[in-house]
Amino acid sequence: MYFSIDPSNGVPIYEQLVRQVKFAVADKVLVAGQMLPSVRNLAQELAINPNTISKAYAQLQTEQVLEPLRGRGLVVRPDSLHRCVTARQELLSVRLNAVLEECLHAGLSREEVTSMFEKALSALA
Amino acid sequence: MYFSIDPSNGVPIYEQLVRQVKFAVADKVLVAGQMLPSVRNLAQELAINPNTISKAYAQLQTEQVLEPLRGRGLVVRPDSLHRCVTARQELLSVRLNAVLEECLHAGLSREEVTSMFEKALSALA
Amino acid sequence: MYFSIDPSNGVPIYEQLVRQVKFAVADKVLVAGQMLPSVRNLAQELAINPNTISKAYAQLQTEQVLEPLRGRGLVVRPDSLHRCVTARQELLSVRLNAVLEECLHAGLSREEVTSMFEKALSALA
Amino acid sequence: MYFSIDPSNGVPIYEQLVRQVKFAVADKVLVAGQMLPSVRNLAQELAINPNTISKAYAQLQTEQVLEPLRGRGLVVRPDSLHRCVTARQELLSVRLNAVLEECLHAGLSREEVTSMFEKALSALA
DNA sequence: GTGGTCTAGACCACC
DNA sequence: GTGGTCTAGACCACG
Repeated sequence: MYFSIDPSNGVPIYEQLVRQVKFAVADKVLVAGQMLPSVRNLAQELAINPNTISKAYAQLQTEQVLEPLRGRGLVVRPDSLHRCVTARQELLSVRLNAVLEECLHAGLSREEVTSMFEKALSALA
Repeated sequence: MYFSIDPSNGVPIYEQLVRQVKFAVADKVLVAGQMLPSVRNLAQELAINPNTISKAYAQLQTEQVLEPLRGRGLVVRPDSLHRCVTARQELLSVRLNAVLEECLHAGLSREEVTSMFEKALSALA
Repeated sequence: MYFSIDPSNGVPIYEQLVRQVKFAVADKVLVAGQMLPSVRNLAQELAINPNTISKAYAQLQTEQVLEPLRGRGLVVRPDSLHRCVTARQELLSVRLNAVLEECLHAGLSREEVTSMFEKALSALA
Repeated sequence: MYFSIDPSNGVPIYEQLVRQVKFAVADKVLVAGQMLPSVRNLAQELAINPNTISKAYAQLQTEQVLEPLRGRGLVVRPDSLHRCVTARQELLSVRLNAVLEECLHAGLSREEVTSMFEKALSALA
């Protein structure tokens, strides 16, 4: 349940966090009711600004992945597993779509795209 | 050889331009030695600031796609076709790879990924 | 880590900056991970426009000398020392070569060139 | 006595021309009294703007390398050979000085510079 | 606070 | 006419 952050890779840090929490839930590394590290602790551990943690946690609450436990901290919502799994699926599907659209828009034929896809997939042993 | 810019796209205007010029070269819409529209003309045509065009053209020079003819304008470098074609291929291939890797890492099976791919591709009319 | 700029030098200000940063890295005046002055601070200190600093910093990023820490500033890349040292060496070596080649092509003998070199070097106190 | 121009190498075309004429005189490819190609002819031959030829010829006149022959064209001045030879010498000396100064200013030791020089000179077979 | 992008307008050398 | 550089000032996302 430890997160790895790269502050110089273009993707906003808070987004990296949001994504990692969601994936941890989908992978059942974080389970319903489990408590998350406090903003302060996590900020210190990752050596990043507490505001950034807060922003990520806030977004995870609005996306109904986490919920506050009155005055004690944030926990994984019991109904979030399914949400995270499907959200991840959908997210990936959207991104795949975007890449394919760009391929076609760039002048590649369907055959070229398919061959590229097969090569890429088989390369991922 | 006409470019379409979406200024409210997230992607910086100058990058959209760079990308479109490269793709135009890869598609032989722009051929070796061909002159590009002048900074001022293109700026007026696209209704954006000349500096933005300049920035794109500057980047295309550092990427060896264009070269200056002193006092006359910018032309496509004779050796840039190959560079642009492979650059495009590689750019798209890298992005496709990233998405696929994420799919597998997210727990999808190869079959699921392939089905997702086929659905997405056939959905793009 | 202080830079000296000559705005009436023919050489663009942003290039003077790029060069001085690279040389500072090569001389270990700037070390890996060290933060650079902020665009605004440096602009004020050198009494030049922030955009000009930005341009220099941007080029240093594309040349892989600096990397951004999102929202915090720019730091020297850990692997840039070697790059800067060899780049400096090569830059100077190329220019020296060009001059020597021109000397020989201009009809000077090796002895004349060597004598010219020695005279010039000893004249630089 | 034919000139080679590269319109995309950074050096202004008219300067390339001036330099080549001077060197041709220094090398006795152009001798005293010899007539130069007309602006029109040379412009056509090199496929560059006549204004550029004019600018170069004008500069060569102010530098006392060429002189007009009333209504007939421009010829090499009888006293320009010595001038061109020494001018070339001096030009090269100045440039050598500049490079060496930069080497020292860049933190190289005199020994390093000397070794670089010897390597460069011996490499020019 | 940080850098990144864009606009506006000026000036330059070169052709 | 061309691109290149610089200034000035605005707005943005990010931490």
